[in-house]
Amino acid sequence: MGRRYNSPNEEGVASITDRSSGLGVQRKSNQIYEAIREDIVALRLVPGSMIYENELAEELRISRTPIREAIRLLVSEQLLEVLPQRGTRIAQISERKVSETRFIREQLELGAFRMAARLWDPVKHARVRETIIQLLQRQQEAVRAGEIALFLQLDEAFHYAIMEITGNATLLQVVYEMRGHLNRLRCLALQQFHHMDQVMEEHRALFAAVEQGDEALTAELLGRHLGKLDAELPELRAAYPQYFQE
Amino acid sequence: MGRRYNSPNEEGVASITDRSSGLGVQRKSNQIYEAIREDIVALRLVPGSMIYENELAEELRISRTPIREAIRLLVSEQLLEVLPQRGTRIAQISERKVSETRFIREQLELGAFRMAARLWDPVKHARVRETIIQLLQRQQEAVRAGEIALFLQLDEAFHYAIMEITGNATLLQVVYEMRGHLNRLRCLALQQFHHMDQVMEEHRALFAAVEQGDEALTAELLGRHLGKLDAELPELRAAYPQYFQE
DNA sequence: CCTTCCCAACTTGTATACAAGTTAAAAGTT
DNA sequence: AACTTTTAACTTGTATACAAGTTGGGAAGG
Repeated sequence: MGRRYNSPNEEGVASITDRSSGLGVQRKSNQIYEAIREDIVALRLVPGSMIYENELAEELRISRTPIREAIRLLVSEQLLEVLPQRGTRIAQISERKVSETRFIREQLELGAFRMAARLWDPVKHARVRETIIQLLQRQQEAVRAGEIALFLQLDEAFHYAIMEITGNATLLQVVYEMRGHLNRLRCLALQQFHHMDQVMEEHRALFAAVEQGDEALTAELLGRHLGKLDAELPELRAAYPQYFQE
Repeated sequence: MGRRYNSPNEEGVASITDRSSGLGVQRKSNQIYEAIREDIVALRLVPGSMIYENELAEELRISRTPIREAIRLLVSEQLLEVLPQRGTRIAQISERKVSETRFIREQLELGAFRMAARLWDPVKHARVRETIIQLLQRQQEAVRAGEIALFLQLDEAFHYAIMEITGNATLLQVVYEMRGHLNRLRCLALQQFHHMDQVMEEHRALFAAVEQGDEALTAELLGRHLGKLDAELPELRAAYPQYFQE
């Protein structure tokens, strides 16, 4: 392991999730949930390796109870796998799961982006426009600095910013869950192919299509943008076989 | 409350969920999760009413620990709402949540049904065909007997049977979660409008379109089939205001 | 040396004890 | 009578204790 979980969500990019009821106090288990999830999705926890409730409890100086709650949530997302009386395993990257979640993400993002293009109003969404342009700038800086993790977070933020136009919070939540199974692969892809510049171009084109209200173009660009992962997968699997399942 | 949870899943219609890791022993918390969920979704637990961990623990003769785990999962689905130090509330029906989950369900089912129509092979899916025909027959019997709860379960099973053709288990899981927020409304709709015969007709036509591999027709029929709920909502809200939020 | 068996050291699952916060009714005050 | 304060009975949140199952290494036997 070798990492403290003291300051979760320190990166300064707003998180969509908040699986707490939204109301009242931030419970310990929710902080732990986010911290562990982030470590899994960013590949800081090695797929296939084990974690143990006692170990985490000691490290965080709290009891097992809140840790167990966080683990159960991650199990329900299939990012963790509890082996009774043996420990808890970081899920390996599953080709099946990747293709299943990619399909879902594509269906939902296509629907949301189309709706966003349809709803786009230059006056009403002036602030949104500013936010997105700023995100693209920050992302460009991340490219220059070669910061993959930050790049990915801003990538996510870009997609959410556009989908937020639809006002469908549940859709964002579902896409967020699906992304949990895709981002690990994207981490590897960025390390392997260094194609961040191309992604940037696609984002700019996508945003332009939304701004112009061109629903068909938006859908086409997004389909291509999301489809890339399929072509990359075989090479990644060959390069990092130990992370994969089956 | 006034209901025992001794024999969960007694209805004989296979459940899709299994939020346990799939492996090994069925944990207590998973049985409780399913039992409570089913009670919420079938409106046996009144929206807006409270439940208490102690009460459930006493009733089921177990400790609070597994009950808490089940509750946390249902909170993450937004079917329950924990008010710290006050109790746990059965979520009311939220018009916003209904429209959000309906959009997601529509996007995903449309994609899955289209793919099913594309993949359909009379030889390869002979057994699936039998299963679906049998489901339709049992559903017709449920109509005759006026059993709304059973009708709804078979309705669900029909949709899943077709989507299973795609082999996308995660998609089924997501649709299952979305349905949690829609089924309560459908319960009310069936009580109010008694239009089960019409639903049956739509199912038969849908299946025929899939069998013929007619992707466009399938999509059109499904869109109409799922769209009904929107038209019904205002009247239902007027008839059962106490179940609704906002 | 190899195989078998047993057991101690781990794990998670469950129950229970305690901490902390909310609430509403009773008691006290004006 | 009306208002304020207190308090006891609840709730969930967290920590801890115990139960039950898995595992790997060493003792015992061949």
